[in-house]
Amino acid sequence: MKIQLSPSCSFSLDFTLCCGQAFRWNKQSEWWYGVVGEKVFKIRQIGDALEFENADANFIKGYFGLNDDLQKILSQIRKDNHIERTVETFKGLRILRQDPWECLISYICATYKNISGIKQMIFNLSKRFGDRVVFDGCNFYTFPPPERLVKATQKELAKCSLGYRAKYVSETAIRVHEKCLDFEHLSNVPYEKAREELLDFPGVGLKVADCVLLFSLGKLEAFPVDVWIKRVILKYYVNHFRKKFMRKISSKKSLTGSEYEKLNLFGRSYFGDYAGYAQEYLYHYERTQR
DNA sequence: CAAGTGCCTTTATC
DNA sequence: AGATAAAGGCACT
Repeated sequence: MKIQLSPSCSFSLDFTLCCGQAFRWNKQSEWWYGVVGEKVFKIRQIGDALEFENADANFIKGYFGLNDDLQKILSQIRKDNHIERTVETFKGLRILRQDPWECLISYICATYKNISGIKQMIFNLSKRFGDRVVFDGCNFYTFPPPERLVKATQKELAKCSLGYRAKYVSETAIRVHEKCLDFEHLSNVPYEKAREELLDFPGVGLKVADCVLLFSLGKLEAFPVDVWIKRVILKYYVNHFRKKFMRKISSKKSLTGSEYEKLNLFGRSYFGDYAGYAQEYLYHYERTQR
């Protein structure tokens, strides 16, 4: 199967899958292999063409955010020279529409871990509790649905190298399974409301909630603030804050809730309705400019 | 190569 | 409200 992108579409499969928003993609030669829901599929980009196997075009468009008007989004977030530079470097990077359940568990696990560690945890969970699927002669594992993780003991979860996160994953799985969380409902409700509901889940704080909202629920105004974004603000956006406040957050490692909210509100009001796109460009640029 | 540092933070407690 | 500590374990240097 093939999708021919229009020349104005602007999409980079590599930037989109390398920027750290998703943890389940691997490139083998020129094909990207991924598991989404129950399906394994592969995809590659050749110029303006996307070729893929074992998925349909509508799914691909939805998952890779190809329905977003990227030209419009990028023109709205280009507010200064620095963001301009990140956009020029990674133009074509798009926000995925990941599976909300997998995204929620992934970002609960992501606290205080680096990306390779997160990938490892999600792989371990899938291998231990998901279904094996053979595709192109290789083994893949689907991400376990809530009912599977409900049955898992915290000890078994911890063995997937989740550590102290096992408890949060287990308790969140139980609550999701008991229908305390309807992802469909969350995507239809405004950002603030959806965020509040997510914050009720164990292991979900402001940062995790914002990631789930942005990467799986289509809330493009969400602006997750992690250590990298904090660094970006301290480097390029200090003049938007009081000196005293900047000194305070630079002097310590983690942010309090109200400090988080100040940085988050800056991102959303400065970059606008597509602040989440700005966040991801800034994040990826900062991480790759070591 | 060993040891130290840091990791897309949250929660509990004071 | 705000500060502080604790919580796996792995990857990177």
